[in-house]
Amino acid sequence: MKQKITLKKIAQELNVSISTVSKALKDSTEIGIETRERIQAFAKFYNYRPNNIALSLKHRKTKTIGVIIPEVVHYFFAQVIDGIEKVASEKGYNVIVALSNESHEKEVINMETLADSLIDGFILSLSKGTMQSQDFHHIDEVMLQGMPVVLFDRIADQIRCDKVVVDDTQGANQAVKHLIVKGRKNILLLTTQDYITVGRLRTQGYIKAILDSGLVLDNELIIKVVDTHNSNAALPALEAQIEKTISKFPQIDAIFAVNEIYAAAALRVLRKAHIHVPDEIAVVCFTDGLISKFSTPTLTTVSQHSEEIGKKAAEILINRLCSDDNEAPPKTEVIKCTVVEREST
Amino acid sequence: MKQKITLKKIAQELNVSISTVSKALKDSTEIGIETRERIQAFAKFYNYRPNNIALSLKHRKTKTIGVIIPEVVHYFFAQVIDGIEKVASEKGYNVIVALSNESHEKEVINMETLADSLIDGFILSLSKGTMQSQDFHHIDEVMLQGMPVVLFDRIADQIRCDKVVVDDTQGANQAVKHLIVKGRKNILLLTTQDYITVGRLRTQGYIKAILDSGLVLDNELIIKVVDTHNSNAALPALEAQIEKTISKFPQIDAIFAVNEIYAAAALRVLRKAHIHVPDEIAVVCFTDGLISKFSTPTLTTVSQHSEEIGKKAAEILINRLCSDDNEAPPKTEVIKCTVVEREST
DNA sequence: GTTATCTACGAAAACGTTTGAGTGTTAAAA
DNA sequence: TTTTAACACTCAAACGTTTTCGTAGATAAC
Repeated sequence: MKQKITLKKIAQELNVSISTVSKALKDSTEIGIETRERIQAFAKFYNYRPNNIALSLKHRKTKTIGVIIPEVVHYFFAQVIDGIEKVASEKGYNVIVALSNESHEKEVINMETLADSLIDGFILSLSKGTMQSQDFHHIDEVMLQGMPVVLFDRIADQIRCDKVVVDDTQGANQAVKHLIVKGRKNILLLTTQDYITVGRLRTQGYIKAILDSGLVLDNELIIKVVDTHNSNAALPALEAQIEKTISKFPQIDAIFAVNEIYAAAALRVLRKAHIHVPDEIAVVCFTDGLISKFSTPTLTTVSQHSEEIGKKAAEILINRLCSDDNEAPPKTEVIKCTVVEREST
Repeated sequence: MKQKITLKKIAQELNVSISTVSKALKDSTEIGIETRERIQAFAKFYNYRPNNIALSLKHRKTKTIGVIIPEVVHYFFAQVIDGIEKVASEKGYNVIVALSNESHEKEVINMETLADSLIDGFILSLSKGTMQSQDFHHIDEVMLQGMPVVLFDRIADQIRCDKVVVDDTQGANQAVKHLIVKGRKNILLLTTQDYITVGRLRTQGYIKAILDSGLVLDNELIIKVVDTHNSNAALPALEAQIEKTISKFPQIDAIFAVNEIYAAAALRVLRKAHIHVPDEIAVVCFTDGLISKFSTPTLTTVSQHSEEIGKKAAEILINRLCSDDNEAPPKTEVIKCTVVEREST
């Protein structure tokens, strides 16, 4: 096992001081050209690479950014990571990923661990646990220590930091309008409980689209899925509920789901009931992910440009990190959604 | 902005030496109980947390493991990360993720960067670029430096390190046998080019199952998809090819695809041709991912237990990291696949 | 009264790097 | 001849820890 070579070893070997080596490797004119070249050649030969940890300690920055997301097995978050990684690696930053698994406790622990000098700044999306508890101490804490934080997607207005958000309301609005333009008048909404910000906002977009178009808003056409932390149990329940609602209201001619899973559930129900999509009922959902692309029929979706979100978040964070002590006011970047039309409408 | 508190500051504040503070915080009996409690109280009050970078420098280990995967927007890899992160966080390790994007160059750069003292060990899955070039210098290099490496899924026999692999051949074999047991005799195979290890192995499993069951192996029933790096173009081409093959060989009564995407393509073709699944043609594919769970009909799949793979890889790596200088011979862990039966068979 | 043993703490090296200040030599300027 | 300046380096502190060794003072043993 070949030991890593350090400045000290080079110095010993070449009978010069450590500082000479350090400066020579930086091609400082302070060191004679002859010595400089001798040292550089030696270093190259032994493949010298500076110890990042020592550099981090010295410079008080690590050139890595911490990302905390609720889960990684999730098309949206995975895409965001992809975006973050792209610009981070471009700018010489590493990405360290921690998963909160939707738990407030794990989110806090993760933040504390990473904040212990492992990273220069955070990008995160709040866990459900944190959203419910509305406890943001851990975030204020790291910001107090001077670490920039960028929140994306699942945010909270109380936290004073940079944010990158999807315009959920506008996206949902567009999606529903898309249905209305196609002549649909009785649109079933499949959404989440209100404490989930994105669900709430998408619901608002739905309502706005309905009202703006002069249609009547029927609360019975809004299904708010109960979020059991056990998706195995939740899905059949949702399917049963959709089935019931559809048979009770045969006038339903479209469904808007706030995520792909709900849409997939709807698709199953419709298929079982031999209801043709899109002829009899059209379906649109949020999140332009895998399910939509490969379901039959393929689903018209609202794309949130997830990778874009990741890129923007990383850019904002890295900008803050570079322009040090810059106390610029936090800004919120809104990424517009677009409707991707497929077979289901 | 509240500055982080250090041992030195505590020492100054309390008029003791740095070493006294350090020992007191470790509750060493070397320090008088009174002083100890005074220091502990002070530290707690100012929320002292040791600087990880300094610790890393001191101990020559960072307690973080580097994961390099071809892509993260991918159910399999995302699940593996999930598994890795679970056991890592359990054992007090952080996970830093780098993406190779299937490029050999990026894989090399990532490894070099992370190897510069940022991590204690690697878990990685080879990029397509590396598989094609068969250039493993970068991996040998980090191993030479004494960093343990665990390879998973996309491995290479030439690399002498721990490995966690899926038993692709056995999985494919089981899947095809599952079809044969159901009475299918003419099974179309959708697979990749041979240089993709997993594709090759799954093809072998298919062939073995066919031959073992006394069926005839027909090379015309094997479609090897050309891997354009542009999936947009690849899919329609594949669909056309499937369509052609199916109409040319009407005796086909089942399809085995080596991944979900190919299976989804098959499903589309069958639906267009009004061929009922599974009555007329049954479909099975590798990878128990999202598409399979939410397609209509839902797909019978071969589950690779991806999370298990991640967990195992992390366990093996962390074990090596703990039992230092242990030059135990590398071992290869084989994770068996299981067939998950759904509507498509 | 001398020596040995505790107790309670401090000094300093070490991890690998950067960097400003200092130093000895030589050569040019005054 | 003396001063100054350039050159080519070296020293040492600093980043925040841990840890080994040392030691002053008190007590106990002989």
